[in-house]
Amino acid sequence: MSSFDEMDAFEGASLSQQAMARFSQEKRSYKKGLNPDQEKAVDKVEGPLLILAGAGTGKTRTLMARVAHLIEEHNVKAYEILAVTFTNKAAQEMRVRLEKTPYSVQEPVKWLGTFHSISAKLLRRHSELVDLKPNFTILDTDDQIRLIKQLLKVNNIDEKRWPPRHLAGVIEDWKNRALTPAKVPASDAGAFNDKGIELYAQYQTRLRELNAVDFGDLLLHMVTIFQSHPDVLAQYQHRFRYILVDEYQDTNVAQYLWLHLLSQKHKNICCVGDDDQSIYGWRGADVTNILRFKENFPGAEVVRLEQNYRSTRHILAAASNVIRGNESRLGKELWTDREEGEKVRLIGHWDGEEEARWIGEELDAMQVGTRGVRPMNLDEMAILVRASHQMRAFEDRFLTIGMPYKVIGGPRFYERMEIRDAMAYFRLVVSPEDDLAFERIVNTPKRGLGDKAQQTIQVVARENGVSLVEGARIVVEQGLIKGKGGKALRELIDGLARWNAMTRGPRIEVDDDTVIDDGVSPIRYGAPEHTHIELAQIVLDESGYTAHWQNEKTPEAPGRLENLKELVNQLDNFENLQGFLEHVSLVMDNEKETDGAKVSIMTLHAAKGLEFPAVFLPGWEDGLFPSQRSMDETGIKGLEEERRLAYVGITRAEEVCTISFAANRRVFGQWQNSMPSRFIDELPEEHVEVLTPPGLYGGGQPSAGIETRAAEANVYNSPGWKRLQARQGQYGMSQPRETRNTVIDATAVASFTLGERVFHKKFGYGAVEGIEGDKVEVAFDKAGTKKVVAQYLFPKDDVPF
DNA sequence: GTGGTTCATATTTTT
DNA sequence: TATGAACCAC
Repeated sequence: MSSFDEMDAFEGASLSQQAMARFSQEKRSYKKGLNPDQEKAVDKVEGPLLILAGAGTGKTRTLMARVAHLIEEHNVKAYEILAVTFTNKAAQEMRVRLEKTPYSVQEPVKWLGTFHSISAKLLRRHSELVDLKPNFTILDTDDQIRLIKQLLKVNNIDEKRWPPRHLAGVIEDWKNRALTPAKVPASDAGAFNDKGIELYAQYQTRLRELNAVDFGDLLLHMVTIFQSHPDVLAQYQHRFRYILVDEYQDTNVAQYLWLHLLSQKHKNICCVGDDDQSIYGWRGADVTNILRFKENFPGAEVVRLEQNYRSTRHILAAASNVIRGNESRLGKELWTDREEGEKVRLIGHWDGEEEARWIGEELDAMQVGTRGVRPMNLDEMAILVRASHQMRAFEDRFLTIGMPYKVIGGPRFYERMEIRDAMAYFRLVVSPEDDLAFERIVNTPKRGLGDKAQQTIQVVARENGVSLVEGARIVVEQGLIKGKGGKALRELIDGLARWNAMTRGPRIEVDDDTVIDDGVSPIRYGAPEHTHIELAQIVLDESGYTAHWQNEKTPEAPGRLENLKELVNQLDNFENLQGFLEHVSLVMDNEKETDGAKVSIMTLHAAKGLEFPAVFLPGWEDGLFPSQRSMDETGIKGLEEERRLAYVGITRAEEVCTISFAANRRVFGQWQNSMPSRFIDELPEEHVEVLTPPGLYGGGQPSAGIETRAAEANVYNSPGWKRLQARQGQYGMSQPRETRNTVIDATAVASFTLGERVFHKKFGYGAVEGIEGDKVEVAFDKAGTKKVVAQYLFPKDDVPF
């Protein structure tokens, strides 16, 4: 595209002087408003560069400007840039931001993506170097576990004592450290009952046989290829003149090697990260990557971005003071020229329910404006928790008071059963040798093919050394499975063959060996008769899968059908089924657009990279946050990571940050009491305001002496707090409180008598047959006899809805 | 081969 | 408490 075209696009048809002037100004506008440090990060073009970007210091902006600068001032082609992120969300955001950067990028930066998606792209071209076919499948966690279970069975290992998940974790850890089975050090030989290494080797062999890889393999295979095929490496070293890496503190060893190898020719590697925000150590991220950047990349320059544009001074000061407690850090001091703002607010509650109730009320108050804080919309506020089980209390509370909320990062679309089933069908249609997919769907919907029938297929397939689908075909031909099951299997096999044929039109030979970039084989096919969308629908219908859910009468069935419809709709964005499968296995997120303002609830991990005017940080209790397990397992390292999590949490807040803790909390159904988090001690007093909950001791008005004193004093060593502790010991954990639940329980249990007619929301009407504590045994007219919690039962004539 | 009951178990989560 | 997996009974 010529620059005149752009001008036309920008200024309409007019080419006036004024427009020209405007154009040349716009052209450099990517640098406008950058602070000196940011500008330094943009201008340092050659050689290794580490940008230490603190929270809210305009990191993304700087990166975008850097790309624009490279392309405009240094004549770099978009395809010479490799830009790597961790999450698809980040990649997507970068893509969008690049498009918006004025006059910079005429052609899209093609090599922009996650480590995994870029590796997948590369691996499809060179798969034969690691004994894979280019159409290898990428396994999801489900498949992985199923495969490992099979291995454990073959090796006669007790799944109870040695859970498959554990082995999956061990293998993942090795892969994160770029260790192939042969390279696992002897010091790890004890892993998984001394059999870990051997099982890892077997696992890799099975993957190869299945023409499949797991997520770790995508990187590990590429590192292996780079290390053993200098010609291949040289090709990409040459191509990627400039490498950009986001969230560098989250890289693991394999990713470091991957980057290091690729950058050795031009050495133009620019990594952006913040050691203080490294919170993924538990899944293999290695902070030493960022701490030792200068040694790993000799001649590296380090630029610090320390001016924070996000938070007010009180909030920033609190965050800085907390993170200062960490020993191993590169050291940064964030500052801001923003206003002082509100102090960080701290509040203690009696228990988790009350904490949720208080936050609910506070959300309402803040929508109107309270305590000098401007009125805010619900979507400007977020609740960030340490562990997802904390979310329940909020959901319960918000449901009862009708507070609109959304949970970010919950169970995702792709993880749903029906989606995985449908995907397995698609996978099988695209690659019939996908045994794991076959296993998943042979008997879904029910075809009368149970363990025995499946074993027959397995045996036949193994004897003939073929895939399960092929084995099943032989089984059908030889009539090894009789009756209903045999007939159903024949239908399935015929169907698969038919659908597979539908993926292609007539074959066309193309003379083209120049295509290196898309890695497509020179054999092409004509247009298929059906679009892939139609094909997907055909597969789901003809396999009986749609009917399976239509016949299902459970309350979830309509939703599942809805999801399947959504899945088919999504296909519209892709050219074919293969493309879609790759997308789903790598991208797998599906955030629905929400309508209306809602308060967000999410984990601290999920909140990284986000910001909100008002942030609530509940559950700051020792053992919960910092998490006991973290400290037990990795000691001081774990504690430091928890502290970084606290830092991440506080720095999400722009204007108001509210930290809270509860004295009592129900954990696994048991009441537990706990001390306020040690991180609360690390909050600087002068930047913290201690609030008093209006109903702390069950009353309505804060009138008793305890509350007043708690408000004045420093909560963590206040008499109020100590008294709270004392009370708790005095009354014990079972101290009944006047909560909604206990009231209902009490009346409910008391009011039911044997033989009484009752109603249950889900099971309908029935008669009481027995009472045990808060559980009532009811013979339901339709659903049979069940034990249900009295709370959910109502006398026949007293149904409240 | 299916369904119901019992039993163990319990961060953070992306690709 | 609450969920999932394993096992046992039809």
